[in-house]
Amino acid sequence: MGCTGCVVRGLGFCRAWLDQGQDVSVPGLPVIAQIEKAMPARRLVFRASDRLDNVPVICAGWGAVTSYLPSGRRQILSFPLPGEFVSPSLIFVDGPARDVEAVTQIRYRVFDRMAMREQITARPKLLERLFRDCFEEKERLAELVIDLGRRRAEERVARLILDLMTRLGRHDLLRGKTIDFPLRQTHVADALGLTSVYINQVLQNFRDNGIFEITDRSLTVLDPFKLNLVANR
Amino acid sequence: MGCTGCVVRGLGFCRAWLDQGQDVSVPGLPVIAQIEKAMPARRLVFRASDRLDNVPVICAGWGAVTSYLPSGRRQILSFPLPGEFVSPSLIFVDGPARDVEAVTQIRYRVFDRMAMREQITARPKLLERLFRDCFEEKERLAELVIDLGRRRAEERVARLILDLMTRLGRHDLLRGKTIDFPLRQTHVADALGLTSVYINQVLQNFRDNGIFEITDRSLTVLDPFKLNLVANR
DNA sequence: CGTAAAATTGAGCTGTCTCAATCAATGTGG
DNA sequence: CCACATTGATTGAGACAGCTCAATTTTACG
Repeated sequence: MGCTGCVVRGLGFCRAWLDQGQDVSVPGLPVIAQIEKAMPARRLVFRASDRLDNVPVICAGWGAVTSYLPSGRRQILSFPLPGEFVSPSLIFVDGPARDVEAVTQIRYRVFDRMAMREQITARPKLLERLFRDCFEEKERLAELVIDLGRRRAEERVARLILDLMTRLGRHDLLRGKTIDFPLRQTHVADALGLTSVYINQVLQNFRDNGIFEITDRSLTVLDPFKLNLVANR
Repeated sequence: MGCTGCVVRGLGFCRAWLDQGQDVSVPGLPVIAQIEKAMPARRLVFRASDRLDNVPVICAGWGAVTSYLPSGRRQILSFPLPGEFVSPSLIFVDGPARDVEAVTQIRYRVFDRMAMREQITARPKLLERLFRDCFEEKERLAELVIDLGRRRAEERVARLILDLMTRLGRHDLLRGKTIDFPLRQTHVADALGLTSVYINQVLQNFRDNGIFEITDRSLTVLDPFKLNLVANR
């Protein structure tokens, strides 16, 4: 079924492109849209050390942008979802990259940065949209700082769930009140600055309180109201 | 003495501008560089709620970009230093702003966003530079996430000091191994997701171990090697 | 000079961690 | 299709980094 559906359904850039009657996976833009690649779950997709001249987009599956400390501790900075750039700001700057891991099996596609920039700067609306995507990427990090700095474990978890749901919603990946949830407890822990042992306990509390539960790699929200309450405590 | 010296000495945008023989505070750009304003220490400079159509630059003094939770907890996201934008990405997007507080007495200047964008997009080098500033802003937040998520109090403090020193260094605000250090212990605490009581203890440890000490609103590094060691533990 | 803000100290407390063991699930090769 | 190997989830007990509360002293400022 290829990547088309996903990318076209995607947010920001991809959607804006579509708005203009363009389709990234359509002939006419062969220069910038390269062949779809795949990567099995749990593998490293990009290494922070290799400098990329291209901009990766996730077609299917979940990724994780990570950073490892010398001591082995891991911090996850973001989860790129299907239809999203791994990092929109890579379009404008070839800054120091980060490790990107595949949470699930992944299909992705890379765009040549320079070609992309040319095409984009010619279209003010697209450019504007990309700026906003970059801004949003930054804002998401700022919110994460606030979470890690000043919120307790329950709040962090609740907010992560809500964030994932709104992003999946944009891409039409909500199934009522449930979503695919491929994250392992260690992913949640490393994203929220906690340990998986503790996350386990927190998740059980959520289940016991009838707020949400995770079964069979998918998450369903049982009480959206309570969930919001916890998230904004 | 006005703002000129500071802004012109500034990083990124300001410096790039200077490279092209321009000076923001010089006649010829009266359109975009507005009058210098001042604000006493500890006051709120901008409120997150007021939507700005302009881009503020700090001329003198230290600021703090903050976020308050309903419960009153505060998280500091960054300390804009003299010569820096409060947030470079405000040039491109008028996103949701944040509270900005004055750590010390502050002098600042605001630029009309649209006028600025016009002038900038006409100069590819400047534009490139600004992209890099935005990227750096984002990277700094990412590093802060890693700090708060996966590093202990001592490491966080050491890294904050080093970050401030390199940034002040760019603007020629180092006096050998000492810098002005107007931050209160509560600022450090709220920037690093800790409490001031605990920060107090950590700072004493640093002093007792001859790594650095803070006296009289200025900080001097006694043992740069050890400081680096702690920062990269 | 008086008042408000900041630093310091101490004692006790708790959210979260570490270590370690067990159990369940998932994947793999033969 | 089974047996083993790997990865992930769960549980328990003890430990500690960092917190809260509260009082006291020092510093800054109008």
